[in-house]
Amino acid sequence: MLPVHETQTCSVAACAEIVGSKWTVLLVHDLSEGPRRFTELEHSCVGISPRTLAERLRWLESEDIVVRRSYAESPPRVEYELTDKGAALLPLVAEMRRFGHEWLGCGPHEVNPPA
Amino acid sequence: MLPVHETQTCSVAACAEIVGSKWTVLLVHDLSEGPRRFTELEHSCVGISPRTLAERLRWLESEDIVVRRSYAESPPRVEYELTDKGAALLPLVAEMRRFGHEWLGCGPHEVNPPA
DNA sequence: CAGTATCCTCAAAGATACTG
DNA sequence: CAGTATCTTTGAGGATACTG
Repeated sequence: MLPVHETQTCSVAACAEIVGSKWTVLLVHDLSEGPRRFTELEHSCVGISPRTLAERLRWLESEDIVVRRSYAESPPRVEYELTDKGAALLPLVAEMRRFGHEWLGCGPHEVNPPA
Repeated sequence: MLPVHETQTCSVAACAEIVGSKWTVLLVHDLSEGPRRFTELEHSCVGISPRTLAERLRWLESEDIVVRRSYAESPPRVEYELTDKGAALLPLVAEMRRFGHEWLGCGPHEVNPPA
């Protein structure tokens, strides 16, 4: 993550901060299909540690990209969902996917492979 | 930069690697208007060190995103230019700009901010 | 001009263990 | 289940000085 004054030098750089950190874009894509729970995200982001996932989610929440909804049930349930701002990132993700597919030699369906 | 095996897990993640490192997107955008020389890039990327700029350019070259053209003149002249693959990143940059402009509160004309 | 060569900092991210 | 608490690594990126 860049220091705040750096992020504000231009809209592209600011957006790069969101898009650049390792898991954010994957999380946004994951959440594009609906609310997800902590453990679901943990499983779809193979290799992420709970510490990192929690930190990323907290950061995404602070950026108003996801909302955290906590239900006081037993067992406890927490769900994360994209905000409008988060959903506005989806065309960008799609564009990244397109570029990756077209120029980086990896197909477009790796994130959520059909079971 | 992610280790290679990580970059291949999915097209989005692979693209994130390009788009995520601090200066690449700025450089690509800079080069979108035509070939640029080392010093020109150094000046437009305010704050970048020659070490980092050289490294970034070498990396972009290795990724076939830019071409380096060296002219054996005196004084020496080197120009960097986008490849087709590099140019294919421009819609992505545009999309980042759009998002940044619309949601991150920094305009698309930072070079000439409204007085 | 177009870079290298060194050295250094700092924060992102991982591993592991534990908890309300 | 949904995290927190520590500790550690690692490497991107910066500062500065120098060169073909």
